[in-house]
Amino acid sequence: MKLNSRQTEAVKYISGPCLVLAGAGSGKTRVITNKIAYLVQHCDYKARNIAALTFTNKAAREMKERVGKTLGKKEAKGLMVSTFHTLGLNIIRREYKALGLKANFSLFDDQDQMALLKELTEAELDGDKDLLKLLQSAISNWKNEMLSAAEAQAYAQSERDQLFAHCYELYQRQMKAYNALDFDDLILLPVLLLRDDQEMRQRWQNKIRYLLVDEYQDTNTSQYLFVKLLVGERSRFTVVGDDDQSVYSWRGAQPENLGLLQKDFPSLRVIKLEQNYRSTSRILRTANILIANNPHLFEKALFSEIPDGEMLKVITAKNEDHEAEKVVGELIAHRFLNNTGYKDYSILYRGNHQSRLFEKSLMQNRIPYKISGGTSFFSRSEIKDIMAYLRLLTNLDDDNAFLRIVNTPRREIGPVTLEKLGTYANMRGKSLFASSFELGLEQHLTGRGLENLQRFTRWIVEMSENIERGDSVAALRELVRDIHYEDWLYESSPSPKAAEMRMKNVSQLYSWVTADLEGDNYDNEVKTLKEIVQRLTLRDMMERGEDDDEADQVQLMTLHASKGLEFPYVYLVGAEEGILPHQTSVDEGNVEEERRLAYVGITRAQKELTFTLCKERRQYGELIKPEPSRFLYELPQDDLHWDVEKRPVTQQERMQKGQSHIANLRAAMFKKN
DNA sequence: ATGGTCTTTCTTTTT
DNA sequence: GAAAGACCAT
Repeated sequence: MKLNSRQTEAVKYISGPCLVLAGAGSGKTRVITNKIAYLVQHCDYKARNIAALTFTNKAAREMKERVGKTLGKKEAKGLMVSTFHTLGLNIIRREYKALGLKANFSLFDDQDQMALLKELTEAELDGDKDLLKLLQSAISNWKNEMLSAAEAQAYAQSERDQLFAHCYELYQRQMKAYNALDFDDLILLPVLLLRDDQEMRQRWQNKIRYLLVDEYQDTNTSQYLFVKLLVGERSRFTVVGDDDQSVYSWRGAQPENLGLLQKDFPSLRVIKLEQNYRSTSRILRTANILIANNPHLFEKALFSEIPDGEMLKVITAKNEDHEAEKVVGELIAHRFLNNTGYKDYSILYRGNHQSRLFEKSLMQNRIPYKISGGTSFFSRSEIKDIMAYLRLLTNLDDDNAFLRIVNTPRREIGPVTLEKLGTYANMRGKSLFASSFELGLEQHLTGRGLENLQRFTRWIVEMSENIERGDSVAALRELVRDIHYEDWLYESSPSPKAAEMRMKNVSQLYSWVTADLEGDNYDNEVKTLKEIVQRLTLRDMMERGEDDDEADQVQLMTLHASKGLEFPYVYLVGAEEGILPHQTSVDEGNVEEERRLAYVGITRAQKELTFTLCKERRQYGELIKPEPSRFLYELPQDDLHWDVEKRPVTQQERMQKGQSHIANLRAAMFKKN
């Protein structure tokens, strides 16, 4: 397919900063990949001087693949397509000395972070889960706003902020002692480095001569700074985004960054992609009318040349079981009549918990399905265990990893022993591992405890020496054998079947790691265990084409997870007040983001779109009678076919709906102040 | 240390 | 009302 004139303009404009406002389905990925190819083939850029940033590893992988197809292996060599965090990690790995880090730092994911915070703030927060969550996000927000612990303390207004800022400081100190970094550090540290060190800035600006950013509306403050520092005065960059698809503000994303760009780069060229190649005109018209209820930074008018096609449908169900049955029944009939594949259908919902009934119904009807999201591979306990072993072996000071596996499988090292070791380590200001060798420890810890502990740490030393010495693959094989992990799984799992599953996961992880150690991976690079562990913590598992995207399965996912995807037939379920818009968003007066979420859902559909809702729903144990989502009333009713007479017939009724909407907003505002 | 019962929670989530 | 997590008793 040829690029249209707007897309061509976006690809060929390379002499200055460029913002591409890419509506849903307007071919933004095509623009990015074509632009990279254009830079290399027609503008004398070397691939190794071009970087493209995304938010997810999946997006990065896909983009890499697509560029690879147009460019060929040789021309694409050295091209940097990665997430913000991976680029940050790479910079840190190269400049760790300037940052005052040791080479073998650990990466903490948010669970590690939470575990550490919990332990650190026993005195302050007394294990209060809500407060801990708040603290975690407060620290994350501070880091994203580039504030150090000292600055946070200085700015802290409330007593709680004071306390949190104090915990932030404790946390930073402990992370330093562990020689560990969290995800936010992966952006924060490079930004500080580039900001304060001119030579460093020049070096990286010289390396990255053209920068492209996908999903720009999802950037937060530090990520935007990162972009600004990387492009520098030269300002050779293209960012692609759509403010109507900003659904991550609760995670610190600042869609205002789209507007800021114009202020910071007055010569910014703004190019709008308004032709949609995905959906029927009817679906698109519906989406446009819905989103017109939101304020806009940039006006755009999406259009499609695909004919109207089927009406949009609204199906009303008695209750949520009925809803699932209706959707699945409908799906079966539709597939039969249209001779389509299961993978052409997707069921989208607001919250993960909604998936259960659909899953059940699909299973009963023997329909293959795939749920994205839920518990990820890396939060499975067996994977976390093995990862902890690997992390400890690459950074002996990583106390979190140490604690996770010191008694897994059982080594008869119980809480009492660890408690004593912990206090001693604290006293000496050393890591748990290091302390276990100190002579002074024997005054606190004797007999079996000490013996078991030292047997373990000596074994760790031996293992890490084996790895240092070279044959990591053999060393790893030895590790899994030594700890009898398989036996432990069979012992600790509820059923042999579960144990088998878990062992399969371990083998999967193991084969990824060994493939990378031997350079038998997608980029044919031999990696060190340290690098591999860091990348795995970032969830960047280098899957090689074994994606089961091809499998013929109905796709189930949250609206958030559906962003960027498309399906011929979409069921948007739970279109009710309280669910979409979610009640908490209504209470907070943040219906706009919910509307964008509905917009994202609608614009996933290529051919047909069906909303479903329930008259009754069980929620928190009690029966409620939800109203149809206000968004349904905002849609053009002429394009909508309700299965029951639920639509507001008169203009008056419509007004009433709108009014109550405004009244709700007002009530929420009132509540807030 | 393990297993059972009681209590709590019930939006979205990547890195 | 169900599932996960905390807590207590063994």
